[in-house]
Amino acid sequence: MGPNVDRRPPVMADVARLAGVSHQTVSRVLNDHPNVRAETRTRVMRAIDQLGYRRNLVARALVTKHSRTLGVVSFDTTLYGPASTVYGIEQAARDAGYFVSIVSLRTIDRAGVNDAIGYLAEQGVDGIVVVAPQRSAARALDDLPAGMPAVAVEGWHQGDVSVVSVDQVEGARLATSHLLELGHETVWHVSGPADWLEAEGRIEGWRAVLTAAGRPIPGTLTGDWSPRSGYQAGKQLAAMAGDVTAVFVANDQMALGLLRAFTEEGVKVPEQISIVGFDDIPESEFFSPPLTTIRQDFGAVGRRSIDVLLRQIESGEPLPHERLVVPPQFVFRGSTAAR
Amino acid sequence: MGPNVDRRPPVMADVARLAGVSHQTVSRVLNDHPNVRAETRTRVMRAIDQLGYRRNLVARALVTKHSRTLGVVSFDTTLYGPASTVYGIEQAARDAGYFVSIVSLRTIDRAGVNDAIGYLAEQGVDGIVVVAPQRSAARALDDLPAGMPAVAVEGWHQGDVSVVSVDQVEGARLATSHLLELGHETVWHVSGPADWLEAEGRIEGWRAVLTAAGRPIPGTLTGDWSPRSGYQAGKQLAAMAGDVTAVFVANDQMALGLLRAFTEEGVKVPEQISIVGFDDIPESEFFSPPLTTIRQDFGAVGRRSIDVLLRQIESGEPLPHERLVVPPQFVFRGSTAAR
DNA sequence: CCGAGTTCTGTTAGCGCTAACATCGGCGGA
DNA sequence: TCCGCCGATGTTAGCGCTAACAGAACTCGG
Repeated sequence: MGPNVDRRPPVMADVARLAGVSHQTVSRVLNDHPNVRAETRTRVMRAIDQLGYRRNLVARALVTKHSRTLGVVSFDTTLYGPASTVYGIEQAARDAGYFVSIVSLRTIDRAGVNDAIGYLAEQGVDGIVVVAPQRSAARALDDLPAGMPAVAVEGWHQGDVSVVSVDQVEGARLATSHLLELGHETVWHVSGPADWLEAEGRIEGWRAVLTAAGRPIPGTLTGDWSPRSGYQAGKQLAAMAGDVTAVFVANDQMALGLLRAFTEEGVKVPEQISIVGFDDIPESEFFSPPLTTIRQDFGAVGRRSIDVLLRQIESGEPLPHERLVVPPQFVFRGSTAAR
Repeated sequence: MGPNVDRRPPVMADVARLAGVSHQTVSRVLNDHPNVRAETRTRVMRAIDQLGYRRNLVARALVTKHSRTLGVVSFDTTLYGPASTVYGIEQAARDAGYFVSIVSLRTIDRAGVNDAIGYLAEQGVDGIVVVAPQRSAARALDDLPAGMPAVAVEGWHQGDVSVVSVDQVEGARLATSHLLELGHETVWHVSGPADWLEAEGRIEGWRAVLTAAGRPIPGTLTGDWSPRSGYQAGKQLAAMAGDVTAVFVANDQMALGLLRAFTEEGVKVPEQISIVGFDDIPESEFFSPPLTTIRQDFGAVGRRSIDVLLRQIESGEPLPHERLVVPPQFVFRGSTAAR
C-alpha cells in the first residue's frame, strides 16, 4: 500500500512532487528559509512525514563544505579521565548541533595521531579535538592539514594550536602544600609515566612547593597510572616507613594501589603515612580511608575545548591561539592527617 | 611557491592534470583497480603526494551510498562498562575500516534513542550499534528506519534485531553458587536499578540458584550502580549483621560502597560477611580486601557486535537475527570465605 | 490602475566523486 | 594480413543537495 513500495528511501524530489512544489522549496522549508508561505510550508511538511523522508546530510555536506561533524582523537577511552573528557566533548558538541566522530588510539605516538587526523580530514570533519596527554602525541599537531581548525586537550602549550587543560601544576601545589601544612617534613611523590604532560606538570608543582619551603626533595617513584603500579610503589614506600610520612600520588588509581600495599604491610593511613591522590574518581570517596585528592573537572575541559573549536570554525579565519586553564579543586577526606 | 597557492584543497581533477591522466584513472589508482599500468600508478601517486591530495570521502559516500561509518548510541560513557564496550566497538570497527560516530545520551528513554538513531541515519551511517541497557531504550529499536542494519548490545532479546550481550544470568549464578558452596545458608543481593536489563538478569540468576538449592530468598536492596548507593545498602546490611553472612552485589562500584560501610561499622570482610561483585573493574583487585567478582569481557562484546553488524551490512540483505552471548568469568579473590 | 519594490517559487549549475560505457592500441591466431 | 579480444584509459552522466539567479505573483503609493 502507499506510493512507497520501492525500497529506495525517498529523496527531496519525491517530497517535492508529492507536495506539488519544486525541490528547492522543500530545501527551503528544511533550512527554515524565511521566504516560504506558511501554507506551502505545511504542505511540504505533510509530504515529508507522509513519505518518512529524511534529508541526506552527505549530499548537503558535499555542497556546503560543512559536515557539522567534529573529529576526536583520544587515547584509551577506558580510563576515567579520557572517558570523561570525551563525554564532555560529545555533549557540548551535540548541544551545538555537531556530530562527533571518534578515533581511540591503542598506543599513542606521532604517526598514529597523524593517521587518525588524516582519516578524519578525509571524512570531512569541520574541526578536530586531540586529547594529547603525551609529548609525542602533542607534537603530531604540528602537521595538521592546513586550515583545519583544531584544539588540543591536556596538551602542550607551545606550537600552533589552542590548548585547554586542567592546571596540573597548581593541582600538585595544592596537594603538596596541604601535606606540608599538616606538619610533614617533606612529601614523597609517585609520578605518572615519563613523557606524559600531566605527569610532568604534577612533578613540577610538587617540586616547586618543596623548593619554596626549603624542604628536601626525595627521589620520585614512577608508575604507569594503574593500581598495580601504585601497589608496587606502595610496597617500596612501606619498606621505608618511618622515613616516609606523606605521599602525593599522581592519580587516584595508583593511590588505591598504595592503600592496598600499606594495608598488607600494616602501615596505617593516615596515622603513619598521609596520602593525597589526583583526579577524584567516583570511587575515591569510598576507599578505606576515603581519599584526599585533587578534583579535575573533565566535563568543563570538554565544554571549553568545544567552545574554542567552534569559535574557530564559525569565524572561518585562523584565530589567535588561546591557552585555557581549568582550575583544579582540593578535596579533603580521610587519607591525610597532621604529623 | 608551487602551484598550490590557493587555499582550496586539491581535488581529483588537480591530481589528474598534474599526472597527465584523467580523473577516472586517479580514482582507479586510489581504489586499487587492477587495470592500471604500474608506471601510470606511480605517476599518479607522485602527483598525489606532491599536491598533498586527500580524497573527499563525502563525495565518495554520495555516489557509493556507503559512508563506511557506523553509528553508536550509548548511555553515560563515563561508566566503566559502557566506556569499555564503546572502546571495543571502536577498535573493532576501525580494524574493519569503518569510522565510528557516537551519540552519548544523558538520559536514556525511547524518544532520546529514537532521535539519536534519526540523526545518525541522516548522517548516512551504514549501520547502528545501540548500547541499550534499559528496557525503555531497547524498545526504541522497534522503530528503526527500514533497512538499517543494527545490533543491540546488552539489550533485549525479543524484537527485530540481533543482540550481543554478556550472560548476566549465568554470571549471577556463578556468584551465588560460589557463596553457597562456601557454606553460607543464603545470599543477599544488592541489585541495580529497576528497568535495567543487566540488573534484572542478575536478580534472575541469583534467585534461580537460591530456589534450586531450596534456600530462603531475602528481599533485595536496590542501588543505582554508584558507590554511594552501595554504601547506603551496606549500612542497612551492617545493621543486620549476624543474619547476613553473604552478599552478591550487582556491580563492583557498589561493592566498594559496601566495603566502606562495613569498615565503618566494624563488620569484617570476609570473616563476618562475604561479598561478591560484578564487572571486575581494574580497581577491584586492590580493594581491601581484594574483591571476588564476575568478569565481563566488554572488549569481546564490542568485537562480536561489530562482527554481527558488518555481516549484515556487507550481505546487503536482512539476515536472521542472532543472539550472541559472551560468557562471564568467575574471579576468586579475598572478599569471600567459608562460613 | 500602473510601475516599482517585495515576497515567493522555479530553473540551472555544480559540489567531488564513481559507475558505466566508449575508445584505443597492441597482441596472437587464422 | 586481418580480425577479435583484452587491457588500459578516457568520456559522460548522475548521486542528492544548495547557491545563485530568473521569473512569477503580490503588495502599495501616487
